[in-house]
Amino acid sequence: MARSGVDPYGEAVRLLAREASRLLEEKGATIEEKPEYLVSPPPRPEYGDLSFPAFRLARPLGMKPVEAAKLLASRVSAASTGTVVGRVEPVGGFVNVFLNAGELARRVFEAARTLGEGFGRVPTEKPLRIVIEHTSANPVHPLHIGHARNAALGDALARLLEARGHVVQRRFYIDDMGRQVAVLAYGMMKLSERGGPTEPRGKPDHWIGLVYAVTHTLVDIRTTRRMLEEAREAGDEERVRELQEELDDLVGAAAELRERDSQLFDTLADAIMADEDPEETIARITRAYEFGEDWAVKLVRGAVEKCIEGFRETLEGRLGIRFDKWDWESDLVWGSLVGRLLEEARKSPYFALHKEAEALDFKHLQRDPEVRERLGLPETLEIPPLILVRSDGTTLYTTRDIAYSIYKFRDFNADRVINVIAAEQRLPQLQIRLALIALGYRREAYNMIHYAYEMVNLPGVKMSGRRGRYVALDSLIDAAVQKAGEEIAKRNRELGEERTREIARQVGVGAVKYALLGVNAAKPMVFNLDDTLNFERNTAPYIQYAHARASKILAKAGGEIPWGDVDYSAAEGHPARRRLLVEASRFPYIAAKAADELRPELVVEYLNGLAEIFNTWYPQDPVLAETDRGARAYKLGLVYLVKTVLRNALGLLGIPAPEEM
RNA sequence: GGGCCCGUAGCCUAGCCAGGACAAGGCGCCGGCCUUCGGAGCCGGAGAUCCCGGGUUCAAAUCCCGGCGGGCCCGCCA
Repeated sequence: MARSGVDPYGEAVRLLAREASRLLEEKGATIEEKPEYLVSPPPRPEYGDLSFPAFRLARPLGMKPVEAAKLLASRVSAASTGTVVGRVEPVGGFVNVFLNAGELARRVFEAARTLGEGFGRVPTEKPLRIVIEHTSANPVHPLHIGHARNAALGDALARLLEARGHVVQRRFYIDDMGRQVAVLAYGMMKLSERGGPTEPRGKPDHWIGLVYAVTHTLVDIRTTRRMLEEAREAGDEERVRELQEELDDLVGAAAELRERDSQLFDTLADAIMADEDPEETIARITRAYEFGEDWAVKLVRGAVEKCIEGFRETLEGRLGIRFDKWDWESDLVWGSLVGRLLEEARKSPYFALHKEAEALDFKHLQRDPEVRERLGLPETLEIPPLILVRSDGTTLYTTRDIAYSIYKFRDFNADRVINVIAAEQRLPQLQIRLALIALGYRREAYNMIHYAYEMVNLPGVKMSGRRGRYVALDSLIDAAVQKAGEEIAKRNRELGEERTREIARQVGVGAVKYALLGVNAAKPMVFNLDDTLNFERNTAPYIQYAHARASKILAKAGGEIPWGDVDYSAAEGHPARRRLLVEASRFPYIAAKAADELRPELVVEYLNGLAEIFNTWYPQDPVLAETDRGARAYKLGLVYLVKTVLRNALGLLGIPAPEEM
């Protein structure tokens, strides 16, 4: 049971659910749903603050719906002494509950006053150790808006779970062994051979992104040219036309890239065009790095570190998203982890050769009913075998990720691991969990969650990291912060330049995060900067603005809230005032639910509603002009409550709440 | 070919898992409020075959079956 007093609203919900359960229990009856799920705020105010559809109990209890409602209502009423539950009414098949606003206010004010920043934290009955791996972008180009969705989600989940009392560790996986990194390293190698620049100009990840795109495009041009010649010799007209088209595209992309830095481009072009076989050199880098050869380690780490430095600037410096651990994929390989994993795999009954490569075959495992249920496998899905080792002896990303999955559990002694990873990686993520089961890591497999999110698109932008066609997250943040600064300057000239700049940062960054968190992760989204920066409703600035206004009212009232003067009878009577209280008091319940269901968007939806109700209320029921001493104190308490909730809820999303803006 | 996800007013989003009372909020549009605690605001209005068709149920946006449309995935890439 949650500590009493931290969530009075939730206690009312649970009281209603508990009485329903008891009623069923006494009759030896059951229903499928958890009764708590059936409690909901009714659609209209005359139906009260909470309702329960007693229809559901009628059949199991062998009664008519109306009778069941009457019976439950009388039970709830009898159990309500000393709680926030007030009037209880059976209406049709529903039981409607009106909260006792005065009592609710007394308890919620008390909680907000004593808990402060901790208001809204409802400790879970079962605290877990949870690892959240998120963002983990390829270290070859700057972060873009899709990574921002990943980062915003991962960070919000971490904050939500921490608020629920779990122990959370945030990790970033540096994938430095992929082909893309080898391509980048190849470019860096050529630059250094030719005496070109090897240190970033400007922000390091942006510069790295350019080197990568130039290198990749030039290598592709070489490869395509060679294939074109071969096709010509073979007289394959169709193929020639296809490749010619591809080559034209590549040359176009190259021209765009050259405009960004002609010296860099020309240096790389000369070097790569002179190289006998770039692909072979890239493969050599991959092998040498995997086997930890000195020259390759220096080369690759040097390049990747630069990119990571840029990531940190954006994530930690600008977005306030911090990590506890930065894990290098290569460390897993150079240490014994991946090697040991492969040994285990070779001993596994699921080990098989697939196209002559070492692999795990899931044909039999995927039919296991328990496995199917726990992993949610569709019946007719054939899961392809997972190849573990390339024929040249190097490992594959998925293989290393299996080792990493085990490592994440071990290193933190974790009960659960949540991976925030793009939805397009569903199959490999599933294969990893199957592999864990195949190798005897059943507990890990069942407690590893792929938190999938869909792509983010920018209107009219087609992105490609390999071609250097992307909008960097940094420039979106810049635009958001700049627009925020303009808006603030327009409306509040008393802040001063430095304070304006700081608040603009909080507002601009908040707007971007809020927009990314407001949409369910399973939905592909279009990120429209104009909408985000519109700063009207359903945006962070709208919420932050409500918070600033609440802060200002309290500041004008001067000093401490006279809690001792509060007249709780002022809670009833004024409909908007009452509604605001009830809505604000729902926060701890919402925060707990959002954490348990891993759904930050619930907090966003809630904030939209609360800010709106606050803005509706305060012009029609002025606080400072209130002459009755007890009522004035009550209203100040209410403003304090709302301010606390707005600030803490934004905090769960990693969004700051400025006192003024 | 198979699998996963999405489909709610002109546009964006919530509600769907756990079925209930006239389907909620925003943008945009139309009309009011230059209201004393901050107009990034407030009030009012128009606007919805909840993709389609069956089924289950006292009750379906929600569950089941069959379609349609869109996205993604089925590499010795990551």
